[in-house]
Amino acid sequence: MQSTFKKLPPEKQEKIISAATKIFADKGYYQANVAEICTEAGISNGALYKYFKDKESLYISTFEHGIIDLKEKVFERHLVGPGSTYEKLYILLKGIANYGHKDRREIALYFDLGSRAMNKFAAVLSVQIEDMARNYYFELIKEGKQNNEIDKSVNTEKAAYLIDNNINIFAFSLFSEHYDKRFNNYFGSNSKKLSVEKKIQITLELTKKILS
Amino acid sequence: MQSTFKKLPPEKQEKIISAATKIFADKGYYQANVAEICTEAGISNGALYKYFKDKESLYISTFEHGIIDLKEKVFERHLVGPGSTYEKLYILLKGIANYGHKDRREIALYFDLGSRAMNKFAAVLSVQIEDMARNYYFELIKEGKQNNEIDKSVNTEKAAYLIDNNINIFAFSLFSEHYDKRFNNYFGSNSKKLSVEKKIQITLELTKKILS
Amino acid sequence: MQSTFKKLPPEKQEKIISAATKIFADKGYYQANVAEICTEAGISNGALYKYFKDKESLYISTFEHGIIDLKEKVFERHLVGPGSTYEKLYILLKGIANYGHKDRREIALYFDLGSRAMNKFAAVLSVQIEDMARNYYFELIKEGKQNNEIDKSVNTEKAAYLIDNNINIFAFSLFSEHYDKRFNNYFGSNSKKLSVEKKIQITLELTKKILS
Amino acid sequence: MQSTFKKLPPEKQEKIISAATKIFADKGYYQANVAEICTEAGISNGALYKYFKDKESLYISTFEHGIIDLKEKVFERHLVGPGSTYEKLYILLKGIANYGHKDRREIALYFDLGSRAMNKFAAVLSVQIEDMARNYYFELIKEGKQNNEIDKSVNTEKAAYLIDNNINIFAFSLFSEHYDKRFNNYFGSNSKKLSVEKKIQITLELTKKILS
DNA sequence: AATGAATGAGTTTTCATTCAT
DNA sequence: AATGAATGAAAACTCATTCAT
Repeated sequence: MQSTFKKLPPEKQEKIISAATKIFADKGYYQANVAEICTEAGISNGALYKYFKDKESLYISTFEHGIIDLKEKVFERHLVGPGSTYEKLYILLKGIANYGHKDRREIALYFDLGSRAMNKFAAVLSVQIEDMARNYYFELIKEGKQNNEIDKSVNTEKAAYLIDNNINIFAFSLFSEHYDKRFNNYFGSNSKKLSVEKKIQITLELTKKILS
Repeated sequence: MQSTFKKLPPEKQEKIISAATKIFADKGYYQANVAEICTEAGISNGALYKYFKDKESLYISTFEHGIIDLKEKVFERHLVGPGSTYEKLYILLKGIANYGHKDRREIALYFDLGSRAMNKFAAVLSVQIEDMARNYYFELIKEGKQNNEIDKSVNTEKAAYLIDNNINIFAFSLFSEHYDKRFNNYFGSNSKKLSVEKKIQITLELTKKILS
Repeated sequence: MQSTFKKLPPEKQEKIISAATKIFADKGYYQANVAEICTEAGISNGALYKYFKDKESLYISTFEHGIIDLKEKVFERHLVGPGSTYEKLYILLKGIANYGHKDRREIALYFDLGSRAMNKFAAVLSVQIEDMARNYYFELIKEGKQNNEIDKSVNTEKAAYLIDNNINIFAFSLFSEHYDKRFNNYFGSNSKKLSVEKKIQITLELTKKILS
Repeated sequence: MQSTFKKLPPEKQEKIISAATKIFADKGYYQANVAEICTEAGISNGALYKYFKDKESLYISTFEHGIIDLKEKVFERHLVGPGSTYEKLYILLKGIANYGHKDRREIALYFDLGSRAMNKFAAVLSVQIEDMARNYYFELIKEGKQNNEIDKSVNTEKAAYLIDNNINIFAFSLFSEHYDKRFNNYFGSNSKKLSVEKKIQITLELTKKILS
């Protein structure tokens, strides 16, 4: 099935996946309407079912595309090269915030994977995304230790996990009312919402605390 | 509308909310079937619409009930009284794990609130649940400082936030395939899944790290 | 599921089954349109799915109703009581011809069961209808032998089978262009179609031949 | 339209008709999928619509090809030449059973023509197939009378019709669950299905009975 | 001549909500 | 107050046919 899809001109593929990302992220898997995705992508209903076996298969492809995208545009871009651990983390957080200017939809997609209703997708998708993130944080911490920026006594697994939690929840706050309110509840004032830049600063400080 | 509901015998109220919690948590808000909730609750379809204006209103009441329940059965039960900070945290984690061992459904409900598709509910529900948790952690840290268990230089907001993230994600791992896999990906081995007790131990150690 | 259906007023049940019989017989199972059946029956789409689990289940109920109907209105009515074997057979053929004045639709339903595409229904439905017919013919032949109308040397199974084939194909010719043409091809003239009464006469003669 | 088809190399024609026969026979006309036929035939969707105006036209050609095939491979092969009436009938029945042992698909095609949903095709197709069969049986009976194997008092039309019914229903039992069950219901035991050879023997005996 | 991607109307089934009893 | 039958819009998916290449 996907073979037909892969034969399409890249811009068309991109348009379809982008439409699917938008609708799935905004409405959630079950509420997302296949016909709406088609309209958004500018293709007919029938065409979509030539490219993908069914809604599930479209969702999985969309999600996997999101992982690759996130990896290429956010993680890989900032991992390699010089710069201190915290500079890199700052760039990562900026990357997350800017990435998916179309409302950080890949992250919304990622968040939904955690829900009980999506357990059936977790088997296929969880490992892919988690491996990528974990490897990145391990590498970062290893480098930091080599450069004497991070104390060698720090336990890599624990630190990586805490940082990942922390960054995830920062990312969630970019699209989720709930996580945004929660962030404000801890660090903001009622009257004024925290800016993204401020959230990044706080997240960075929290990460420093974890790594200290 | 809810006035009619509140006039019902408490056991009947309980039965309805319990049925709604089960179905909403298992399937998610949109996939949850009102008729199924009625059957589970042993009432007629028509009756439900006498008690609640619509599905949204039922959901909000169910969620709010979950918050109160969580507060009474988990937080308040372990906050008051003697015991060291870590003893209390251990009891709290045990409480979360055992609470609703009928599948930790209130937590699944809470998780789903974070999804973009649920943004419209966040306005009403987020604050309620977050205030409760934050207050609890503030109190715990304050006490810890008084008892000299926690260093006075620790920033209360940051520590509370990190602990909350950490405990939330532990809680998610109790019902979500994705968060369970993620936990195992960091701390487990491929062959054997981490037991709940082991997860509690790890979470406690992570919390200690945060508070040090 | 059917329990809801059985609770309906008998006239309404009748109307639904009658509508289903009509559409299934006219179009065949796969071409039959559930929405059209609903319109014909004067009920909503949703209602039908309260009464029957799905299209298959509606079909099976419709078919089984047809068997009972055929049994009561055609077979049982003419089996009991006095009369010679051929008088009874004549009445049976008349019964088949008149029965289902609404175009002998139950018979069309029965015919379709023979098609390869309907093999999956045969397991449930074949035995029911065949047992009824076979028992009837066995009884008829037994009586005929007792009354010395049929020679005792006649093999009951073979005779019953041939009669059944013969009567089936007469019945098919009442609704099927193909079997009507075939009948005319053997016994009619090109210019004028055989009347039903003439077909009955021929079928009766053929049966006599079989039983001689 | 068919002119284009007739210009194709015979093997390609054969492959297309063979694919269509398979799919039409297995699924029935309405359930048969044009795209599936194309895949099976190894041609493109577009090509098929160059050769045939539409699905109906393809069906008619397929059916007509089936008639010719049946005539050549089954009827004509066994009609001419020496041999007693019953030897010829035995060979005919063996021929039907072996013919298209790739599932006796032409016969399934022929059966479906009897359904009410196919009435619109009967006008074109019925006569063709019925004439062939009737002529064959007439010839056989005539020869039999000449050879004094069949009593001259036997009515040719009636006997031919009964034999045709009988042989048709034997043929149906080769692919139809329903007619197979029916056959077993009369002549078999519950535990063991009748073999094809046994069915042939019974059909032959029934034919003898008809001709006696 | 041949391809095979694209179309879009049509089909079965679900489900929140209403309302007569 | 309570019931539960009824509604009908909506949603996923199919498929004969067309047409640009």
